[in-house]
Amino acid sequence: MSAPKPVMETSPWTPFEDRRRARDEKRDAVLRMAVRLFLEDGYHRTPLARIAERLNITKPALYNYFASKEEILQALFRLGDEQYEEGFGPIERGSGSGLEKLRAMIRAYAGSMTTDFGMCFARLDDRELAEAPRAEVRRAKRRYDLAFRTQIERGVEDGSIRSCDPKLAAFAVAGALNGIADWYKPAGALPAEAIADQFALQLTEGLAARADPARPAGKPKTAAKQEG
Amino acid sequence: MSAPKPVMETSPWTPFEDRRRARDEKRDAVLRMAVRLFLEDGYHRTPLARIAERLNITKPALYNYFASKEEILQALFRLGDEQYEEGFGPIERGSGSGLEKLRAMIRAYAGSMTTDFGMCFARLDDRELAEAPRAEVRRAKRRYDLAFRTQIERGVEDGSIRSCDPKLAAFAVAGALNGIADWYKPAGALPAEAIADQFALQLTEGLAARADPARPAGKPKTAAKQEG
DNA sequence: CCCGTATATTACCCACTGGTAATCAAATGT
DNA sequence: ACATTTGATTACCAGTGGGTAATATACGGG
Repeated sequence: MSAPKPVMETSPWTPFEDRRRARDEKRDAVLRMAVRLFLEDGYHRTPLARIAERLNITKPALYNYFASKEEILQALFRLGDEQYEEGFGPIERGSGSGLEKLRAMIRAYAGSMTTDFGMCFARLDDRELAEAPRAEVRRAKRRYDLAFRTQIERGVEDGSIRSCDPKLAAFAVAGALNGIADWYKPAGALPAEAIADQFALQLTEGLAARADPARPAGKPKTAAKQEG
Repeated sequence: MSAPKPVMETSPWTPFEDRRRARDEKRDAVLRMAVRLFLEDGYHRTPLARIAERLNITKPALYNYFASKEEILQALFRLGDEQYEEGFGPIERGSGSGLEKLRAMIRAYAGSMTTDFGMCFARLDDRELAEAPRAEVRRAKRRYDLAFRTQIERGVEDGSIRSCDPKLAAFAVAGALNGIADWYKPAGALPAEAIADQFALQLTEGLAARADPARPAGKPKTAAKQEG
């Protein structure tokens, strides 16, 4: 709608670039609408015509931006993957004990899970995709599972995490986090930060009260975790 | 196929009863096949004709036992619900601290989650159902969420569980458990018992090692969980 | 031996929906 | 002004799949 009018000569915003930018914005709008509807009603119960309708266009217009419905889904998975990658990369490259990195990953993952693209990565069914793109999605998912598992293994070695089956432990953590998509509502009373904080605490320190009523362990953070 | 021939007069197995029994068995066979295919391929990607084919019948024959595909799904949800109800009922009626009951519930839920009907209750999408049956499913799901939450609240009061947001805590526990359906394979290396044990421990005691190397709490099972 | 009931089959219908073809309109650039 | 390119529309096609009607077969009962 708004036409910013580049005007000046030698502007980096030549009309050609302008066109291309507008096109990308429209493509993004399709993806944002698609992810919302897919999450709300499910992939199968969301006809392309409804996505188009909500964008005030008609179904064939979508084919200017995507070759198929499946390609839209594929793009959504990729955007979701980027969400998580941005959070995980720095943590993996950083330093800290296995437990500390695991906690950081839980926070990062919870943060991504409270966004539309993050949710769709965890909630939409990759079985809709053909073999090749599906393999890509599964590789990405395995990558995060492995990231959790690796830090748990490190933690067991460096003594920050109790002895356990790291594979099962990583499944439990990832399961709790993926479940966020099933109940989180952006307008709800629970801010994403609070979710990330409690999950990071609960999944590592557990729910059970410490045996001695004195401050439990070496971590003096029983009630001081709320800050951003 | 087998015709047991009731023969005797006044037998409780009149031919009529015999017919009805055979009918119920066939109905069950449909449900068992349906749940397997729905879990494997997804509800939408499983045509009724394929369920029928795998049972060596044709699609319209299914309509002798169910009025619609949706009714099959509804029956599956109900069977799943029964799985969980059987586990939860005794625990709720029994005694124990909030923490102890929570642990028992985690074990029971994990046990149910490793069955076909239990998985379908957690994994299949209730949005396929019409308003009324869907409300029933959601009521059942809320019932289990509330059961977890109630024990967590009790535990916070009786001192067995640390202070936390019980709603969020219950979501985390349920999420980890529901996630089992995403990776559990009956033929896999992980027996259902081992999963239930580690989840009950990990979700209550956490992953972090205790600060003092002495045995942390009342549970002496720090490193005895690996056997198959 | 024949009839009625239950259960299965074949053939069919039709709604939905992803995708395409032909066409049209608007902005771009010479 | 005019041709070209881009992006949108209307009309349409075809596969898929749930559900139904008509019909055949098998079995128990009089």
